[in-house]
Parts: sequence; structure tokens; C-alpha cells
Amino acid sequence: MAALQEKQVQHQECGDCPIRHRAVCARCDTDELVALEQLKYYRSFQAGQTVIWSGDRMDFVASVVSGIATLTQTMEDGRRQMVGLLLPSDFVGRPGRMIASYDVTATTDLVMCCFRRKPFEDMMVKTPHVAQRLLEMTLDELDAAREWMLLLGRKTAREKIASLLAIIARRDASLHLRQPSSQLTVDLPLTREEMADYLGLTLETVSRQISALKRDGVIRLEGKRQIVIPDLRRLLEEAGDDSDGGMLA
Amino acid sequence: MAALQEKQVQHQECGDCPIRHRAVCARCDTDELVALEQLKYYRSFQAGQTVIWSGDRMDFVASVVSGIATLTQTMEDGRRQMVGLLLPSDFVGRPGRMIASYDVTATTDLVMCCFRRKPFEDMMVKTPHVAQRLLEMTLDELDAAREWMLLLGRKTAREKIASLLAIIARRDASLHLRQPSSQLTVDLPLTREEMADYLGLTLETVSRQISALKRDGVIRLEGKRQIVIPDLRRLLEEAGDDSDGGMLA
DNA sequence: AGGCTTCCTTGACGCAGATCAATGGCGGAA
DNA sequence: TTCCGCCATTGATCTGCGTCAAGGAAGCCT
Repeated sequence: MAALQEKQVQHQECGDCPIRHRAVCARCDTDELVALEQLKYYRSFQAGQTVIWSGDRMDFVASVVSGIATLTQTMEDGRRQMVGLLLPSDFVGRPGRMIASYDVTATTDLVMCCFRRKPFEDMMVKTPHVAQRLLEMTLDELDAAREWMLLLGRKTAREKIASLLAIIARRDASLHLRQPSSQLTVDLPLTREEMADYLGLTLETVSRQISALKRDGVIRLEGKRQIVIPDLRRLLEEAGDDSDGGMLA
Repeated sequence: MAALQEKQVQHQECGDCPIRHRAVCARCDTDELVALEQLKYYRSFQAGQTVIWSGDRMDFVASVVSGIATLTQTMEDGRRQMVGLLLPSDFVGRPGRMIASYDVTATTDLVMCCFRRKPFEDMMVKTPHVAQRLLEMTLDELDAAREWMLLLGRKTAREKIASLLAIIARRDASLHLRQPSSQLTVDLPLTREEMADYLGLTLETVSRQISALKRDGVIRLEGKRQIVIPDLRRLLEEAGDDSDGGMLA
């Protein structure tokens, strides 16, 4: 039991590859770790670069090491909807599917930790923990997608903006283990247009609603890409969420 | 190899429980089957009955045997968004999570095949095939959710209706292995209000757009709950989808 | 039959957010 | 420094869908 504890700690501290942490470490053994180590490789992308286009052959799965990537769907006439926002430690790619279903784009400089699909699938069959961890992550993503559907289908523009800011603040906080001070500062990693694609709005409406929230004292702006949230509770009210997502501990 | 073929056929034909078919049969062995058999039990619900409320303790997972269930989220002020539509063979419930995240409602008379959560989780750990099959199903659901997000965020009311009709037609066809005739008849298992909750619209808009599609000859109505699609291609165009979802073989 | 209830349709009107357009600010290149 | 390109803001106007309201159709109970 002590040995298991030790091994977990060691693995959690020992690397820069989130797949290892999230998909394996929870209940890994050495063989699995070694197998994963040998398979992985890194790819870097510049901000704005496309990782893969929808419909292209995708022969790898990956997790985000640093930076931010988005999944978007596009209609023939150019209407775009973001359907996934990948922050560090998030996984992308789908075992069992060759063809990408979405455009994957780096919105900031991006480093991904990749595994060629076939060997990863083989390894998944051999090591049930990976499949189980992946199932857990996928279920989390599904929950997030459903929360997102409520936002897209039923929330007002103002509520959508407040929700997005809360989501970013939450992920930011959990990523950096920030102290839960009553005032928090959040970097917006997205342009107004990207926020619009996330929320099913136009960039003008995004801009107007951010201005409105600022005017009403819900947020303050430091430059254009950094917001200060003086009262998180207030923001969550504006978002129309009944749950705080664990932010108000 | 012949033996494997035979076993699969046998299992696919041998029962009324979709979990067994979808989660296990693809690569099952007898022990797993027996274990599942012993765990399962059935529950019936009347149309309109609530299976479980969001926030309640959910001590089972289940798959739909017959009838239709929906997952919906509700905001404090009553705005509702459907986030899942469960047809026969669909799975609901989440290993590893005690608390239901959505309201689950029977929209028609409903029979579910249930497994108590704890033993199902135990079994999942022991039999990797189940976890892998469940992962596959969850990834499919995630893809559907993302398609749904595009619909909610970017499509017009008319496109939303056309998309929904196409989705129902597709699932209907795959369920009943219908002949791909150029004209197909589809039963609408949802009220106008439920369609509105699915699409992020009001029931009045749903009604108006259905009337408009009828007026324009895209669909015909036989009664209020049955539609005839004279030209599927036309409907898919109206839906704004670039993919036909495999319907035009 | 008559009168419920439930579901659906249609009309009139208003508003939230889209669209079109102009301007401002900032950072990088020369 | 000046120019240029990108991003953001703000205003004016338009419009698709929501809201409110009034029936209609079909099924069920008495």
C-alpha cells in the first residue's frame, strides 16, 4: 500500500506528458508506463495554425501539454461553432476512428503529446486501466458538452458571456491551484471572435455584453485580454447557473 | 474462428436486453454473459413519468429496451433544454457517479434494463470488453452532442426542424432496417414542446416551421405525429448538413 | 352527446441579437 | 517615427424568433 502511494507520487511528479498523468498514473504499473513512454512524441504548433482539418485522416491521438486548441465545426456557408476547448491535460482524438470529425486549431502556441493511433489502440486493449481512465475523461467531456448545450439553446447573450468567464476562471483556477481569494484575475485566451464561436453569438454581441458587464460592475478589464472578477458569486448569478461548479468552497 | 462467429450470432439473437447486445456481445465470453444476466432487472415507466430527477441519487445504470426517454436540464426560472434523447439500445447512467446530472423522463411508455451501479462497476473492472464497448458508445454520444451543439448555436429554426426530422428518420431507419426507398414515413415520437426543448426553440416556432416545410413541399403530414418525406435529399439540404449521415447509400 | 383536457395552429406585436458600417487602439515592421 | 494589419468598440438599423393571445382538432370521461 505504501509502495503504491510512492509509485503514484513519483509518476505524478515525473514528467510533462498529461496523458501519462491522467490516463495511466491513477492505477498504473511499470510495464504500462514504459510502453507509453516509448510510444509518445511531441508536436508543436504556432498560434493560428491548424492541427488537422475535419475529414482528414488522423493517425494519432494526443493530449495538450501547453497552450490552447479548439475543436470547431463549420457549415458550407461558413457559419462556425466551437464544440470543444482543449486546455493543458485535455485529450483529443478517438480510438477506433480514422477520420477527424472537427477542425482542430491552435489558438495559442501549442505543444501536444502524441501517440500513433494504432499502437495506442493496441496498448489500450492490453491495459484496461487506460480504457477505463479514457472512459472517465470522455464522460466528463460529455457532461461538459451537455452543459454547453443548455448554454447554447437557452441562455441570453449576457448569461452566455458570464458563463464563459466563469468556465475559464474555473479551469484556470483548477489548473494553477490558485488561492480562492474573493477577487480573481483571469486571462482570456480567446479573441472576441473565438468567444463568439464558443457561444453561438457574433463578435459584436460579445463585445457589447462584455462592455455591459463592465459598466454594471460585474467585471473589470485590465487591457483587453485580462479580466478581474471582484465578486465571483455575482458573476455566477449572472451566468444563470444553479450550480457553482465547486468554485465556492 | 467459426466458433466465434457462431457465438456472436447466438448472442445477438438470444435476448431482449440491449446492454447485452451493445456492450458485451461484440467480443464476449460466456462468463461475462452469465455475470451480466444475473445482475440485470427490468423497470417500466408510463409515458410522462420521471425516471429520476437531476440531483437524486442514481444507484443504477440502464439501457432502453423499448420506448423513448429524454435527458433534460432545467434552469431555476424554468427554461428547459433537452440534452439527450434515448432510443432503444441507448445507455444511460454513469459508472463512477452517484448523482444524476439531468432529469430523465419517459416520453412514451418505457422499459429499461437496469443494473445496480456497484456490481456493474465491479464487473466493468473485471471485464475490459465492457469498458471498451462503453467507451465506444460514449464517444458516439459525444459526437452526437457536438453535432447538436452546431445545431443549437448556428442553425436557423427551419434548419433545426429539418435536422431533427432527418435525425429521427435516420435512427428510425437504422433501428428497423428499413428499405432505403426514396420516400419514407417517420413517426414523430415527440410533442411540439419536446421538439422545442430539443432544438432550443419555442413550441410555436416549431409548429410554424413544420407548417412552412409542409407548405413548401419538403414534407407531408399524416395526422400530427406522422410525417412523410418525399425526397430525403431535399430534407438534408434544408437541414444545412454537409454530411448525409450515411443515409444516401 | 356534451364537456373536459391536451396538443396543435395561427395571428399580432415586440425585442434580443444579427447585420452593416465607422472608428479607435495597439503592436510590429520598415 | 509612420504605416499597416489585427482586434475591439460602438452606433444605426433590420429581422427572426419569442411572447401573448385566440381558437381548432382529437381523444377521453361521464
